[in-house]
Amino acid sequence: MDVYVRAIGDMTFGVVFKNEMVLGSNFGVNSENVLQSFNQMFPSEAPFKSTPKPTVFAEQVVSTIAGIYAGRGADGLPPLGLDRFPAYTQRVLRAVARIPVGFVASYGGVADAVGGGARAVGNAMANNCFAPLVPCHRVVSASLGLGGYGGGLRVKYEFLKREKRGYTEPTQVSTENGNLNVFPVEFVLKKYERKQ
DNA sequence: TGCAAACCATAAC
DNA sequence: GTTATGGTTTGCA
Repeated sequence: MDVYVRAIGDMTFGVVFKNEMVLGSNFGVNSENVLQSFNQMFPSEAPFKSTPKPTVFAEQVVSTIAGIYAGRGADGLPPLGLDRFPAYTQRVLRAVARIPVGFVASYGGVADAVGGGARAVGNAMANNCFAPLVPCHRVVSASLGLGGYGGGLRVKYEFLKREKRGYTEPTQVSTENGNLNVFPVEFVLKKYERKQ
């Protein structure tokens, strides 16, 4: 298991990987921050140190993460090592990964698509080890509130602001299990700004 | 608005 | 097995 961490601009992005498979990812204000989150993800492997010589694969993954962070989205995801998670959690993560840039879904909406309940979806998000490859920041509360976020709600809000694409109508995307209702990120931003 | 009760998968005991 | 715990939701005052 290897780790690669790299600062781009004023943000640091990192990936835990093995055999061209992503086991975890995260971002933060500095490398210490990111490595620490990896230590929590894999306590038995801690403490991590960044691999001195990154593989091409790791470099690509970090670029993808940085692109998503910048609001540019990604045109494809690297293989994610979801096996170690319960089946339900995997379904949730896969469904969330389908939410396009510019749209958001509610916890309950995801639950409708994959089964289970809204709180269970929230739990899966809270344990998301693949931020922001699996865009949990695009899952919000049904009342158009922000919901929660591991990195802090401010970060979530800034994230969504960068993903504005000017959509005006709700739509839906298909997942393995069922259709997922999504709506323009502008809906959430508008409500958030009104509350200020 | 605000609060209480229902809801659902997990992890920890 | 059982319990506690959330990044929720809905209904009702």
